[in-house]
Amino acid sequence: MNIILSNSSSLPIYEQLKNSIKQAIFSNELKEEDMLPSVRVMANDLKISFLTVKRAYDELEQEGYIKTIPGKGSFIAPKNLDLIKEEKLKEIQDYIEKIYDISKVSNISEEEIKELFRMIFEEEI
Amino acid sequence: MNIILSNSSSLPIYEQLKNSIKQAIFSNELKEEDMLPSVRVMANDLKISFLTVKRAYDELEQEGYIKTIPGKGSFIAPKNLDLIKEEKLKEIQDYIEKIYDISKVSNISEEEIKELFRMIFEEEI
DNA sequence: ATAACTGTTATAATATAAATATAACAGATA
DNA sequence: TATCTGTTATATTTATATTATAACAGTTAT
Repeated sequence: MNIILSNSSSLPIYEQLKNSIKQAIFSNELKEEDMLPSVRVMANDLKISFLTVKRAYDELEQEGYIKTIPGKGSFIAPKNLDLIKEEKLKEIQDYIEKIYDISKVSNISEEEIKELFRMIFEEEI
Repeated sequence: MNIILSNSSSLPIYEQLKNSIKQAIFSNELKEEDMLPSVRVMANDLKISFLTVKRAYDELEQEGYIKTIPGKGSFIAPKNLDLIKEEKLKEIQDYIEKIYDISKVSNISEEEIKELFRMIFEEEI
């Protein structure tokens, strides 16, 4: 699994780690039932604290991506297509929020944005 | 000038202040050469530290929106708002293109995106 | 049973960014 | 000179992220 962490990123380390793991799941590099490195091994590999890894794993579990069993380890959860769609919808939502912020500050009307939206989405055909 | 600051916002106060001032500039409420309230007056009005106001003013100056003259005050800089608006529209267009790409790959319908759009743009009340 | 793995929990410490309070300094202007 | 302006330096507070350390508990292979 290819995990790159950056201190200078605006994202906290546990978020960067979560994203790397999600990406590995989406690309099918990590498959159902695969075991993730233990919190300590992962922490050691990445030269970070195991508590930071645990936070990432905890949140991934809460989001349904992995399943942790005390004493055994953390495992990739059964593939859930809804989860993937959720993720993509969230990405889209983030972009729309950015658009919203720009439009508020720059005095750009909703109609102008809808027009752009139409342009881009209807040019297929 | 209508400035609303929220402690619970994810944006720091100085960012919220910057946005309010930019908004006032784009809506033409603040015009070229207009003087902004002094850091101390603004800070007092908003019940925040003048250092926070200074940070907002400093960054606005760096971005070219205002011009500060020590001893005199801070003034709205001459700006081609049409040009800036063009740039902002292009930014928005880029985001919409990203949304378009995601929707194509993830089989997300235009209607679902419109629903998100409505949600985000209409939650302001 | 024991060793060596797993995850969990509690506590304390450090680092950083945001925001604050206070005081002192310097330019502009009436 | 008084009173505005912005500037700078110092110290403190707060919240979040991250870390180190230690101790506890479940799992598994030998």
